[in-house]
Amino acid sequence: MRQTTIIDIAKKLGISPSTVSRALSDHPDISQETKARVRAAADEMDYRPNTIAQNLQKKQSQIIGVVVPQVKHYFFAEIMAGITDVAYHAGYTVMICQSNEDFEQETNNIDVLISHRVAGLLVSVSSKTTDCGHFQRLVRRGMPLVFFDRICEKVDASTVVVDDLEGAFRATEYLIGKEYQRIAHMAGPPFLSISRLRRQGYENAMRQNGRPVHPEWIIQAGLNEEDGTAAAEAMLSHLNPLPDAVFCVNDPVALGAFVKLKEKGVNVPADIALVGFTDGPVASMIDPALTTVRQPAYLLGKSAAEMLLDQIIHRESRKNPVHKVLKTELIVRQSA
Amino acid sequence: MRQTTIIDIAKKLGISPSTVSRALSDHPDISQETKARVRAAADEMDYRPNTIAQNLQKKQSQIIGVVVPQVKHYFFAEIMAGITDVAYHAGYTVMICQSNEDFEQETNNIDVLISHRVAGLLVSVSSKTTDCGHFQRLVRRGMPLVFFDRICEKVDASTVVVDDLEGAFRATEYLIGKEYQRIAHMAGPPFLSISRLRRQGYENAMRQNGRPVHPEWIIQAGLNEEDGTAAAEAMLSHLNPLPDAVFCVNDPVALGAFVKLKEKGVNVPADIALVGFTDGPVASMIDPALTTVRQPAYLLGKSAAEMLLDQIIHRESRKNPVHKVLKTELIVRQSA
DNA sequence: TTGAAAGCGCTAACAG
DNA sequence: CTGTTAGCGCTTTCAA
Repeated sequence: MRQTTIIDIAKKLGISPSTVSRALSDHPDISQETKARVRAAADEMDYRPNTIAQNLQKKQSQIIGVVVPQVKHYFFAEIMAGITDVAYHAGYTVMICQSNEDFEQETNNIDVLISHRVAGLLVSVSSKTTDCGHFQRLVRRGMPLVFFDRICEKVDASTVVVDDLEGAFRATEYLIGKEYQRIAHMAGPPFLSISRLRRQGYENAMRQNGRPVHPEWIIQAGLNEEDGTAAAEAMLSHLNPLPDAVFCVNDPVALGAFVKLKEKGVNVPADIALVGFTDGPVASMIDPALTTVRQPAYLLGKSAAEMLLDQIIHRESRKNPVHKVLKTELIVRQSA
Repeated sequence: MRQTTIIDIAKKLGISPSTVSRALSDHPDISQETKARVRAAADEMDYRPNTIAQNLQKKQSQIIGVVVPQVKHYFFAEIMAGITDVAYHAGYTVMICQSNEDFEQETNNIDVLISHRVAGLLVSVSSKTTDCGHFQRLVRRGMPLVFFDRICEKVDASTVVVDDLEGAFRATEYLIGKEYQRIAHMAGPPFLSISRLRRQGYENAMRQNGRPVHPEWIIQAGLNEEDGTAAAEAMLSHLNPLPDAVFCVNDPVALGAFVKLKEKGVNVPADIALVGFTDGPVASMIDPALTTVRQPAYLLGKSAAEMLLDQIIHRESRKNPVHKVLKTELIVRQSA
């Protein structure tokens, strides 16, 4: 598609390209009359600035690169909404890449984004990312970067997370307060910060309330519904006595467990109570509705984008990384 | 962030930039030895090609622009997954914009993407888009463009949709077959192709089975849960006798209605049966589980991306637009 | 097998 | 107030 350039306009008007450029960007040196003529011509010729050329010249693009595990997970989709809204209003565009929970794809994505000379990076690491060396290098070289939700603790970058530790603690304490006796935990992938913190929150709550932490009550699950289903299956066949309550690392796992328990005729919450983490759209719709820890996903995306923009704009004054922690809220419904 | 350039490598190796460029792209003219040296240096200096410069030179970017109403809607999030996967494997990156169902934002997004000289455009129009002139102009000027799901019928561009008419028809016929007597329809925004076709499918099924189409049985709703809730409220207070079955334009509306009906003590499906359209993650989790028309969202995104890529690659041979229609599947569960 | 030079579209000194 | 010129990083003829 052949596009009109500044030179086309200049030729048509019999003036120089630089004048056109200045007129278009409303430079004070240019006369009102010239500006008007240029704008009219630009309009008529359907001129659209070539961002690529502008960016090459500025040695930087107005693009924010985002790397997430999967956009189709409601939590990330909602975060994306927050990010794109903020970016849009600041005149930035968002370039999205999915790692599909794969380390290779993740590094590959980063390379692509770097090649596009993105102004900054927003990343939530895959569940298989253990080596954060490339992120560390990026940060050292001055690339604006903010981790959100799933962070690399070793990297010296800004982060936005929810208070996983406290959220998990409160959820578990709630279960303890309701006099559940055998409270289990379905845990996420071990390398992930969120998994560790939520598990820690569970353990802390147990210990601080004089409850033993039985290793067999901590069931390795994952982050998806299938993981919850599998974990529930395993729990049902291997644990005796069965737990009477389960705090799950997130909603999908809770939902997967929910389905399996229902299938096996286990009553929720009478036989086994269930608590999730996230509060996605399904949580309130199931019956009994899921008690869960609400994460402000949109706000998480919004904050991450704002922090990144701040870094991009005040790039010179290299301040220390900022760590923002958003509050969660325990939403009590009927499943526990 | 200062990045290594081809010139840096050239200087370091005491050769010319063009040789480095050729070596990096594995040009046959360059000796194996030089290639090896260049690659080693590039690696060591952490060289990443400047896509911006490459694109300026090629007068085109390897970016696919996507405009959707809202990423956080599961349906679109899943489509996005399909698009990004295909794009990724073809060496393209995806730039996402949300219109937030707003016409101004939509045109604005298009402008931004055009300015970025995207290789092509994938768009699903907002519910307020009635004027498709800008799309038509884009197509005339040769911009590769594929509409998906929500299309502009007037524009001479390729499209990928699901068979809304047939899906709606089958869903309604199913209801008729189950001997429901007063089958209503909660309709979507009138300007949208999907709304019209689903409504048409409903009406066709009614007429072809000798059922009258009562205007008061067609309730204007929208596309979101709130719309379903409001529509259910209106239905409950204004219709007498009440319908005994409702075919909803999509899952969110069905879910909104579901909640309201439950709240008002109306039994689903005994008093009023409910059918949705989409089959999102909530549908199978509610009780009674939602009978709905499954749309292959991921495939929709995948197909749209593939068609666009095809257009981009065979750009010269300007073929006629392709119109792909994907099959839906009626998923019978307990709500009807 | 390699180098020199031009040019992609735009901006920004510098000059007039 | 406007024009000239150089250059952003890369690819690609054309020469050597």
